[in-house]
Amino acid sequence: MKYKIKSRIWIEADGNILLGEGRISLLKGIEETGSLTKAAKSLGMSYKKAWSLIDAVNSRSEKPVITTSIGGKGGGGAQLTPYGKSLVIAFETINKNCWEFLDEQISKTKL
Amino acid sequence: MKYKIKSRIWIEADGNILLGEGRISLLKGIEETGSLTKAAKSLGMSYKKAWSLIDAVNSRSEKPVITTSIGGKGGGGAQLTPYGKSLVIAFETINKNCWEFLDEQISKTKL
DNA sequence: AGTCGTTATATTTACAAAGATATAACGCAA
DNA sequence: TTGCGTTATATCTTTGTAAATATAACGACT
Repeated sequence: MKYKIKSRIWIEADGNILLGEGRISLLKGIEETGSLTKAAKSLGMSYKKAWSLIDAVNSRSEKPVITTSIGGKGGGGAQLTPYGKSLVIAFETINKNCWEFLDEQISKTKL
Repeated sequence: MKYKIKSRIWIEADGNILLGEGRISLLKGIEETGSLTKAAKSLGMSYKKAWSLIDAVNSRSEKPVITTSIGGKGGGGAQLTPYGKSLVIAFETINKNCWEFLDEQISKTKL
């Protein structure tokens, strides 16, 4: 049987998207580079889109996920908070578990 | 904790989407109405889009999912094959199981 | 004071996805 | 043979989203 099952998960707060796969990638890029500009570039994403994504994340989460600073040495930067790191880990864990669950489900289904 | 987790699943064949939530809704509409036109209308979808969706489904599935006829009494129609019905049931079962699984996963995660 | 690289924001442009419209073909029934 | 409601298909238009462009503000450091 050549069918494959795929999925996308996301977390909502008050009906608005808080985190999805794209935002998680962005958060990880920020963690690695310390810069929103660099993270966006590494993902082939425009700065504007990256900024609007992290703005949405910060405004909808219970606690700050990313902190930013303008000016100063290096021009400024962006950092992932400990809360943000825990969100990334939780999301990726659940996502991986979901994939495994679905593979198991499709394998026990005869089509 | 006010976060909710959501998901969408789909089935691929050779890297192309075979079935997703929208296509499943369309198949169910065809099963109920016996007509592609009526099914599309009931979903607020254009006939063209509905046709291209079922064309993709039929061309990618291992066995026919929908049969159509032109002309004749009532002008023609579309019917879901037994294989198509089994696909709908399998998809909806797995989808429901996935939702339950994810709710369980998020509930045991402390954010 | 001036430079630098960044965050923050508005405005314009481009493009792809969706929708609207038109038309042909089909086969049963009156 | 004409009408009807459907499937099937092409073409044009619209629209919503993504991308590109431009500009301002900021603060450390030289």
